[in-house]
Amino acid sequence: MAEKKQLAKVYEPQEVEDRIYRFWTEGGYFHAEVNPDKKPYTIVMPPPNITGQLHMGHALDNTLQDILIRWRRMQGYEALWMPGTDHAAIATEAKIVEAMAKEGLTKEGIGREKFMERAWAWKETYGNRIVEQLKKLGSSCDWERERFTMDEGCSKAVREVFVRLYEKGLIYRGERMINWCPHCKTSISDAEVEFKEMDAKFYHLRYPIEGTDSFLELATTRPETLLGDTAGAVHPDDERYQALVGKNVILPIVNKAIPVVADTYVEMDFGTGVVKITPAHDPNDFEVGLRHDLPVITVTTEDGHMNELAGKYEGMTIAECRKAIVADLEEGGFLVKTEPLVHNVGTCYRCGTTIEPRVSLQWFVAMKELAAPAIEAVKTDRTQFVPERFEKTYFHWLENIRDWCISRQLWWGHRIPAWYCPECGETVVGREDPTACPKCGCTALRQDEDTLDTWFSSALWPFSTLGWPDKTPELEYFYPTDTLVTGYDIIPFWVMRMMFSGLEQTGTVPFDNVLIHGLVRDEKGRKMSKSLGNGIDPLKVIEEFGADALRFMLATGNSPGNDMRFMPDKVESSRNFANKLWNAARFVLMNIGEDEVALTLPETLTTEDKWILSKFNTLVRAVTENLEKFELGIAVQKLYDFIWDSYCDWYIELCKSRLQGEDAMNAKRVLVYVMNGMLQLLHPFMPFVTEEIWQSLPHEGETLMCTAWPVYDEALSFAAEEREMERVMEAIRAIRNRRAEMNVPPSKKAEVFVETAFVDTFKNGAPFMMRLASASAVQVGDSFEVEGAVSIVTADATIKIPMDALVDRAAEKARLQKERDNVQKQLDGVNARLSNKAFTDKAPEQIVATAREQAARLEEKLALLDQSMAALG
RNA sequence: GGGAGCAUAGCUCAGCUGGGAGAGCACCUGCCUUACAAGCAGGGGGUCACAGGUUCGAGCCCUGUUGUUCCCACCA
Repeated sequence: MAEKKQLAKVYEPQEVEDRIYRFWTEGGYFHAEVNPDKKPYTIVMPPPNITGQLHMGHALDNTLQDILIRWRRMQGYEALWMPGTDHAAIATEAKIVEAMAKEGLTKEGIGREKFMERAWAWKETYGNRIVEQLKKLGSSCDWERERFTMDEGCSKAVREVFVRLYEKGLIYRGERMINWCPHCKTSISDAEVEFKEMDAKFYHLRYPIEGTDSFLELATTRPETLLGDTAGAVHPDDERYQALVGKNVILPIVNKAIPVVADTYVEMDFGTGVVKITPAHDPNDFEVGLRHDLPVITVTTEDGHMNELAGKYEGMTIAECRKAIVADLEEGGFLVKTEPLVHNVGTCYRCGTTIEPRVSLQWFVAMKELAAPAIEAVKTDRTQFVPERFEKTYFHWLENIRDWCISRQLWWGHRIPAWYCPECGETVVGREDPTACPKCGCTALRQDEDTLDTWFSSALWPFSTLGWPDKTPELEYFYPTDTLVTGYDIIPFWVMRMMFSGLEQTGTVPFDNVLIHGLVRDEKGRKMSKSLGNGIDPLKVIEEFGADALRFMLATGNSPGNDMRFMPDKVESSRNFANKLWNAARFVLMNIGEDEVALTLPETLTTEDKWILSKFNTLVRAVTENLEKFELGIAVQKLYDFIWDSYCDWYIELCKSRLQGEDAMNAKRVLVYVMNGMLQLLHPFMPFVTEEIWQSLPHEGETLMCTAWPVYDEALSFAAEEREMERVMEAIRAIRNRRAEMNVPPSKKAEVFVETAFVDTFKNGAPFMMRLASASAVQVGDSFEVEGAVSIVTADATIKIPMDALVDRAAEKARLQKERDNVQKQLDGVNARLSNKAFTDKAPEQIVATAREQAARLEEKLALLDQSMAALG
């Protein structure tokens, strides 16, 4: 790996990435161990679903994590990036059921045991796919520690937490209104319901008032639930209906008397001010039912049909029944009118099916007591969100939280560790499977059929993966973790639940910082989705442009918490950047040739050496600070600018002459030194290309990824030389600019006369002007009489170039006049500020001084311009 | 109904604690200058959505308006 070799002319990531990745894993460089000599830095990866394929969201999420972990590792932390996968209960079960259906099998048909066998087999086959895809991205996870939410350790943690919460009374079983997905045939939690706006109809019905000829008019969007109505409700203050409270109305079709109750839940101003109450099929109605002790009559089945209590409608789907019942109501004269209504309908976040609110017997986590410390921990900054505004989202969820329905009517997942005694009805919950009922001794205990919400196990991820509930050295050392990186869309699903679980189970917050990122949208700003078919496959992008380019693109121009668009152009320019670096390295390598180049800096440094070193030194500090503040997008921008502009466009060019002369070795040493530093700083962002280059250049150590992150060095700060160099650079730019304006080709060289107070600086810079500003010779002095010269005025010099033949005097004068106007305008602006007493009195000295300096410079420039114009005649 | 984000060059977006606007792409001009045409040099292009306010000074802070996106709630 270490031997020097020539680099290909164009960087070809396809030839490099897999080889480098193998080199890293074989070297064991991703592995972290408990190491008391080092400080730990830990990130747990949001476990991707085993059903999943790598998408742009994963790519972004994991790129950010890898940047952080690689950076901290280089900084000398024992950096652990804990990877793993999630069993994704609903999604996986759906896939398996689907696959079985193709064979004509059903899960009930083959039974639970056989089903689980299939599920595990499926996991073995496909569960690793996404892991392999993550590797393509360059993720430096500790794969030796890879975990799975249903592995032995995680399952043990799940069981422990369940038992603890049960024993504390925070997990309970009860009949509650839950969100039921008729397609997935399971309950889902509130967070898993997505509301979508849909067109619906608002049916105005009238129920006969018992013992009279009058009717009570009300409106509903779900007439079929009438079959389960157990009351009508009005507001207690509603004068229109006060007389009716306590009386009965007759439920049409069913011909049953139901009471009219008064409840403040009813809005007087909406509809007719009367609501039909169906406790079994509406969450609000359920609450009303509880308050008024109303019966709960469920009229639908678990798969979305009408049940035996629906009488003649039994067996119909809900939609069919609605149609039929509306027809019957109309015939019976109970339908007053129908109007269109747009309202939000809850749908299943997995399959999109309309959620049926349903009363059923489920397991719940009581949230109030758990939520309070989780709120407190963020309020007191023990855990901080980046950006901070997402704390609002977090608080909002926790402050309005309802009990968490954790049981799922699925087989793929952690089975609820509760057993029921058929004899005495006792419920047994324990760490070990019971063999007999502790109360009556019955041995025919039956385990709960349900499994736990996937998120129940994910909630324990930061500590279950480190060995909890055992007191492992890993847990002791790596926990609590440092940074959690995730999208804002899963704050309620995951972040929040890890917070309260961590606090409850381990007594500490599970992570210090939560770095939130946004969504990666398509080019038009739409969410990438399967149905739109607008998803962009990160693997295809990697194949075409390289993982580094993809990573760089995702990290650039992106700030925490904000959505970004996937722009193909941006990947291309990222790829170009990798290639640029590659070619700079080729240049360095080419010049080194067979020489042995020390990795240290030479004793004597030239002005340009000091300039680049000083700039690099500043870069080191800036990038490090940006990373510390999670400003990855800013850090990467600065790296880009330094590498492309300062190093490639200037420093390499400045070195070219030197490399042919006696000072060549010193130049090589500085070139290598700075190149090395750049590779280190860029490595977390573009790990592959930097490693590949580093291996080819003179280096110490086995791998770039384990070198020490550069630190700011006061001894490499050369302010004076930086300024000197900038003076010469400004002159070069100005000359190029003029030549371009006058359409003088670079091949047409001309002598350059520099009138300046900084004679040494420009004498020193003369070779650069010859090379980079097409000067045939450079004269530096106080003043020159140059016949028919073009004048170029910079802040520090007037440059005269005899190009009379090319000069259009009129155009030249106009140009100078334009520039003079521009300078005058600037000067006026600065003077206006300076003449304002409030400014000079109140603004910081530094600012005022800068303004004065600026004014002086502009005055000088103005004078120089006047001179030049006068010379033109 | 409640909350949040966004509005900056033709396009996509940066702009960190207020000091005088940047990048990439696109466009125009000239260059095969022996690391790189996936390149080099240069250029045009912005009353930083609008209206007030605070301040010596506002893209940045405050208030309001408009447009836009998202989250939550769900009046049946």
